Amino acid sequence: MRADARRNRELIVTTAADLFVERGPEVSMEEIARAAGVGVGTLYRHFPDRRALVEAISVDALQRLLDYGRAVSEQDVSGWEALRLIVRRCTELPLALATSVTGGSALPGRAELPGLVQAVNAELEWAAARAQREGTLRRDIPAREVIALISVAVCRPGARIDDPLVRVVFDGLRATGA
Amino acid sequence: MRADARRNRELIVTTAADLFVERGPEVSMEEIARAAGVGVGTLYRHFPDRRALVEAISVDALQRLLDYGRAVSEQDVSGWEALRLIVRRCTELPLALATSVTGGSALPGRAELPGLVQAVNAELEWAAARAQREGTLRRDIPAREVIALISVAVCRPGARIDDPLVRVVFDGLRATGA
Amino acid sequence: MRADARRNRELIVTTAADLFVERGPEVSMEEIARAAGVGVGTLYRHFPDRRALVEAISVDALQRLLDYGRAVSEQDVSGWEALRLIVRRCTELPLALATSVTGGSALPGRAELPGLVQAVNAELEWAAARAQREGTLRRDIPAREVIALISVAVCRPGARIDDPLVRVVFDGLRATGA
Amino acid sequence: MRADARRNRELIVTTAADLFVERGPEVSMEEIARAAGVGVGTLYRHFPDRRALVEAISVDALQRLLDYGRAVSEQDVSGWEALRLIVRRCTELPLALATSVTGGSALPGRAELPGLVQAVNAELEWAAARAQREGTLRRDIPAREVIALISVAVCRPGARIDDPLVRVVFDGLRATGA
DNA sequence: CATGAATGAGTCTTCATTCAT
DNA sequence: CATGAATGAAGACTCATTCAT
Repeated sequence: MRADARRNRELIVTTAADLFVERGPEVSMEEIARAAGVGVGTLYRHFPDRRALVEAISVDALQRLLDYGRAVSEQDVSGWEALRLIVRRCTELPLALATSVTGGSALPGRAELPGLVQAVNAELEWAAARAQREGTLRRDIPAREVIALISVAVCRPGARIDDPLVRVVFDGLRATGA
Repeated sequence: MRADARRNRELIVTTAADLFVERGPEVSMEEIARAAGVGVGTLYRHFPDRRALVEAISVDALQRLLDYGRAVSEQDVSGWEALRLIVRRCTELPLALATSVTGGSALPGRAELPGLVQAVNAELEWAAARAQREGTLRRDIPAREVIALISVAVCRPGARIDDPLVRVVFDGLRATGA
Repeated sequence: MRADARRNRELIVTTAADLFVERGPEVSMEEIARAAGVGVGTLYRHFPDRRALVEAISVDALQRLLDYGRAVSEQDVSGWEALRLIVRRCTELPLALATSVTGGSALPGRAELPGLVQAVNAELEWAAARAQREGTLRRDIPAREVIALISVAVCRPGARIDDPLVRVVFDGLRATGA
Repeated sequence: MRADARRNRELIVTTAADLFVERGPEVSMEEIARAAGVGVGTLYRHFPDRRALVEAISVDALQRLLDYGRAVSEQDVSGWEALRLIVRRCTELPLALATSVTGGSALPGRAELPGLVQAVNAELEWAAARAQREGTLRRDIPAREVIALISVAVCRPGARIDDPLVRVVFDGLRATGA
């Protein structure tokens, strides 16, 4: 893929993500193209249809999250702190969108999405398991459920790391002895 | 209002609420009408446009919730229990929808909505305040914030009273001494 | 026909005529009914469909014009003056409407309209012919054409007897010697 | 603007004008598109809504009239003859439509219409003033009113240069000495 | 017999997608 | 290869007309 084509692709994905966040899920393809400074034709050259674009946004966001998560894991931070860091990053990415897409059925032949979701979850579960071993995270909820829970709390449009909801969720997850 | 008209109106509101919950916010008016067994014209006679219909659904749900909340308050239950009961009822009503509407600007001249939201909130705050006095609910979060928090947790599409999220929220709200 | 029914009918016809003049030809049947203070059902009881109503307005207006024209003819006024009087009356009646209807095809089985148009024309032609004999109206245009001309000048929406157009038409029709 | 787009635009404007003249102001957009041999989408790409289309027709007609009027003025014809020529051209253009539009309020930001009307009127007034100086047009009516008058006579649906109405108007405007 | 609720065909308009330039 | 014009299916909404109350 040529350098300019790659740049266009990037540009479209990030522009579209921003537009979806700012103006809801009904932005038109035309508008996305205009905001990205390209013609619709170009948009469709990169993404055969709307779903492909939305999926690309998700893949992009999940990829960034995964990169970040792995970087964090290589750092020397506690499991609990890792969870918090990753969750903060979640709120900075268009993951509400990603989630709504994940909820739907993935396009056949485009299997990146489930794999990425899997990988991100693995990263989070590992952090959660560590935190449980460290005694900071409740042990009566399986790590898998902890993650599901955090996902719900964080993958809402407009979620922020210091939302009352997110704060209380972390309080609720804190091991009672801690 | 004639008896058959009232019946149709009810029918439309409940059918539409169900459809919105099942199939998302983009169901077409035509489809709603068909599901309710009436013509589009009838739909539009009762609700001048889509927004009016959605608003009516919210008003209806909030009204039911308020009725229930007041009935609960007259019962001899603890504040904590009242909270749980009201919250359970929330999950049975299309309040995710209601909330998304409340977020938008109310239609001019149709001031029921803010009033209802107010009234429901008052009911919930009263239960929360009682629970704080009873020593079962954390006192370091103002009752008002507790409600905001619960609203966020409960007014998601598909929320259930025994969701992990809702369970953890309640755990997080429990007074540490309790 | 009962007295109240006749009164309703009258009411509807005049109300509708006013509305058509004020707000153009697209007023809805519902609105006409509301303005007349009756239900749509009543409106439809009197007029099987929209065309019938519009036709009734025309018949009504032409009938009034004919009555007036005959009254004028029985008076002792000159042909020229008669023309002016009748024309003034035209501008007070919703004849622009009437004309647009006449232009269309009359409803089968409702032959009043052509007859009335005929009768009114006859009255006008007679006045014109008298004016020609009196030497006040140009003789080089057949009376029939004079009438056609006046009709065009007068049966416009918003026509008034002292419009520049109408004034010049009368000037142009004046016998040069007069 | 691409060549094919311009061609389509032209095609739509003229087709629509014809249809409006032939079948009245209620022709559907669908029908206009079909008659022009394009899809509705194309129609709407060129004209964001019905009003814009009607306005474009008017602008188009007035522009042609203005071009013609200026060409006539550069010819060596008398004021009276210029008036007649311009008026004949009026009857060949969909100016009845144009006029009905002019009557309504112009779209904000689309100020061509008032300007064009102004320009055409200026052209006509200049011809009228010349005719008055030449002694062929009555001097007791201000040129401006003469134009208003001619406009009324000519901007009717179906007006023709040799209508009795138009003929008599010109007769009525002729200076009595001429 | 009046009323106004119900009906549904028809209108305007939008937008994902295709295709000529 | 980018562009943006063309397409038409689909949705929101209106209104003449019918029919239950």
